[in-house]
Amino acid sequence: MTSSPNRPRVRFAPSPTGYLHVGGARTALFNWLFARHEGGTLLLRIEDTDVERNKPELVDGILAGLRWLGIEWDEGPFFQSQRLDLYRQAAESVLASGHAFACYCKGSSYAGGDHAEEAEGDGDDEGPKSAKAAVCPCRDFSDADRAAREKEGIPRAVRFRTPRTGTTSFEDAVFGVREVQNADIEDFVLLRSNGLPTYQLSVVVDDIDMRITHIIRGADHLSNTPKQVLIYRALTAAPPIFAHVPLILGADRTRLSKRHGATSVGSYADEGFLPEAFRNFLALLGWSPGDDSEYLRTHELIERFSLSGVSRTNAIFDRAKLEWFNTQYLQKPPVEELLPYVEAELKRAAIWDGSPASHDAAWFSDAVDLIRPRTRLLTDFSTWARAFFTDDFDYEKEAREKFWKDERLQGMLEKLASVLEALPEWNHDACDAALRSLATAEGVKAGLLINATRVAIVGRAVAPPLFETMVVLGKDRVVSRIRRALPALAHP
RNA sequence: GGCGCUAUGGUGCAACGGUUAGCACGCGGCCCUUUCAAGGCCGAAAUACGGGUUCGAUUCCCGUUAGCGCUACCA
Repeated sequence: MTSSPNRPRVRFAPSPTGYLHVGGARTALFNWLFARHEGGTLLLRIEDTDVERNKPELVDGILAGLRWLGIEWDEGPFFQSQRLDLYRQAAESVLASGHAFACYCKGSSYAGGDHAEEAEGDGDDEGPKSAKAAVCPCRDFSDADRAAREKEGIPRAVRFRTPRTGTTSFEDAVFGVREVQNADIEDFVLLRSNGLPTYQLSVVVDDIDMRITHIIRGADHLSNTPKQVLIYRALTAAPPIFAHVPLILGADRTRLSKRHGATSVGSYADEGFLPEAFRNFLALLGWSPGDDSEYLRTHELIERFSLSGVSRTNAIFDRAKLEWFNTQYLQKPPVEELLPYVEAELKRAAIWDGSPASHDAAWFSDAVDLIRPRTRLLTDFSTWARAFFTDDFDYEKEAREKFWKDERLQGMLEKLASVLEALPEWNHDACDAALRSLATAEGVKAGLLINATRVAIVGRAVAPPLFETMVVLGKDRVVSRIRRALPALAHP
């Protein structure tokens, strides 16, 4: 838990105004990969200073999303709502040093006024259509001006006294050195008139207090970073290294939102995506290892992650590619890694009662291994592959129409059941030989029987190869299922 | 409106002054075949536009355009 002095300390700082969305998840992932790669520390901080939009109950969902993703934090979660004194003290300190001033403008928090318009409406020496950022008129108030307003009981906010001249610069690990004109930065609020800090203040105070060394966050914060650098200076603290990562957009190139369908991490968990597949996909959205590698298991992601590989262009979330990654993780890793996920899925679908005794471990592994080459989502195990785990399944309409057309099938499958039942050995080749010789005797192609039988024993047209399926299902089940299908065969 | 960032096939990334502009997803075709996948092979598909700089620009500079971000007493 305690990190050595020069180990990086990073943080993921979501705001509980919504669920954990893919953009936030990607930011969290980059922070986590960076921390693990560098042997550093990841902290979790909940930025809940907006009392109106903040929904405490959402915090659990965010934590659950991170856990599902396999992102573990080393410290926290810390809640900004429990550290308000710290921010007030900082605001007073900045006020005392002259880097901030008391503002008595009408704030939207209690009146709906617009500060910027008010400042412009004065039409002062700045020129008619000034391109410069708004300068608050309160910044030049005399002691008497302030005293008068205090006496009137006008709520006081604290604004930063942004320099009118000069520039502010900082270094960004992905965007390089940034420099902005101070004249383009408005006199932004540090402490609201209700005593709560704004994001700009609390984020800086906390990052200083928590000794954060690298701030890895969405590029939507790039434009506000100069303000934060100004606060660091006012607080006589050295700014950390910034690393802004490009945003993730929807297919229409606008910011990802509910309109784009599933955007919460939880919905992907529910749909049957594997966390590692999701991580692999997300990691490659805005980051590249530098070569053509695509399938990168998590330990490889950690080994290869570097801020220098982060791109500067916004990326579009491509669900098709996510699905491809999921198939990779469903099919490539050792089957043992998949078993817990399949068990959870079967349990969720009420196909498996969860008792260890209800299915033999070796058999279960074989079944999963046979099914997985055809899966795209974890839920496939409880949908089309259902018949592997329960006798309670039905015959898919399309399958019946496609493979049960021939009216001779009923008689042939009746014979097949008997032949199979009489088999002394139950294995792939024996089943294969039995079925093929029956086909020959009946004068039909083996495919006719194979396809019809597949539908009879698993209810689906799309399923694993027949003889492997027979072996996994076992003789008793295969024979009884064929016989059970006989009546239905007459009425495809 | 102002300020800023970005710009390689439909999508995600490579190429960080010199390549027939590479890989992956997706798409089309072929092979394999016991349905369907997987897999293998092949194919279509890109440097936004205009100026520079340079022997040489995807790459460096400027402009245009477009997209995105910020411009809140949201984060």
